[in-house]
Amino acid sequence: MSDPSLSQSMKKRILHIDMDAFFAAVEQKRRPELEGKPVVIGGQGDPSKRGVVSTANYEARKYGVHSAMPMKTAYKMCPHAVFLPVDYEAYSSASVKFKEVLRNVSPVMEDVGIDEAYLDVTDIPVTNEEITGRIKAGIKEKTGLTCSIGIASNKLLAKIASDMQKPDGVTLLMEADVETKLWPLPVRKLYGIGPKTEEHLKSINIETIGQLAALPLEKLLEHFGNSYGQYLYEAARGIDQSPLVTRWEPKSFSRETTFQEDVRDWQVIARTLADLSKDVVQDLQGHQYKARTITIKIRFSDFETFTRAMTISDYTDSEEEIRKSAFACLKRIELKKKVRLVGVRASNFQGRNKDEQHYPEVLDRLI
DNA sequence: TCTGGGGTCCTACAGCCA
DNA sequence: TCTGTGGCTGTAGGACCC
Repeated sequence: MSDPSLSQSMKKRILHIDMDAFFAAVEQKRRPELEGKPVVIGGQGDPSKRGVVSTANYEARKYGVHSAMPMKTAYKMCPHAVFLPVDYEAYSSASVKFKEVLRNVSPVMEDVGIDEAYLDVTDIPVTNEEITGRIKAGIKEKTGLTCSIGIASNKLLAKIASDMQKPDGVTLLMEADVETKLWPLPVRKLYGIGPKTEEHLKSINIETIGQLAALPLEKLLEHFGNSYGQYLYEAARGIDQSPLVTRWEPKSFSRETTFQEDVRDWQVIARTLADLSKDVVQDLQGHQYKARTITIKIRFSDFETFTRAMTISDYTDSEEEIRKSAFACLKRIELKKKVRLVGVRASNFQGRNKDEQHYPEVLDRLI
């Protein structure tokens, strides 16, 4: 265990690197004819079908298109945009390249999805200008793409900083800047505040991070519970002591699918559940995990969503056992409405290396 | 009217057991 | 024998992230 007084007194230097309109940028790089055109990527690339926008480039954003928006709505807002399907293989390959660049700068990296990462550069003895210049040049060389970088003493502030000057920016956010640069921002800019919390805060006349910071802790605990209330209290002050997570083990594998048209035929639902179970089993076997808890999810046409779970006595990666458990869960839901979505999840794992102790790389360097 | 997919974490509650 | 309590585990739902 590290000495907490030591870690508190040590000022960290954390970077948050965020690729600019990543999926769209990869597509534009390999298809130069898209240059200057609005590009929307999502679902099957067909705006007449069900799906949401994964990424819109900056030209499309000018028309109000943004990620998580239904493809049909995006089409209404920008019918002349180029609509493309998501090509995860292409984006993953670009992602591997950009993360290689980061790992060459510092081994202490936290992967955050396909297009972002945190990098701890506290121990790298070069200036911010040098280090961000090296990262930007490296990423440009290996992928042809640009990124935005935030620099701060913790992950929370670094992430906010990287969003301040997009695209292709570098922003330093010091703790001393919290009042002038963080507090005027809307609460939604804080990591962990989504649409529900934003609405809740608005109902008590809190719209900016500064107004949130002015609330006493007791009031936050009263409104949001102990854990989240405490988090909001600290986050509004730019306080975040969470470490970079350099090693990660999955806790569940799941597959779900939304039907193109809502389904009433239970045989179609059962067949889909069997197919999804098969995919989940492939994930378990591929990663050498066994699970004890199987959960299914059913979403009806009116968006009402139910989950049913069962925990079996032994860990398993058997397709038959997992399919049977999924069907047993399905029996516990009354299918009285058309079904929109079906999902299967396996969790409660017996790990591959339960008795093997992992140390983060950062400790390897210190020992 | 529209609202994906794959994850994590948290809370509340119920049942069991010492 | 009955009741209360607290911990643990499982279940269901919700919020959030990319």
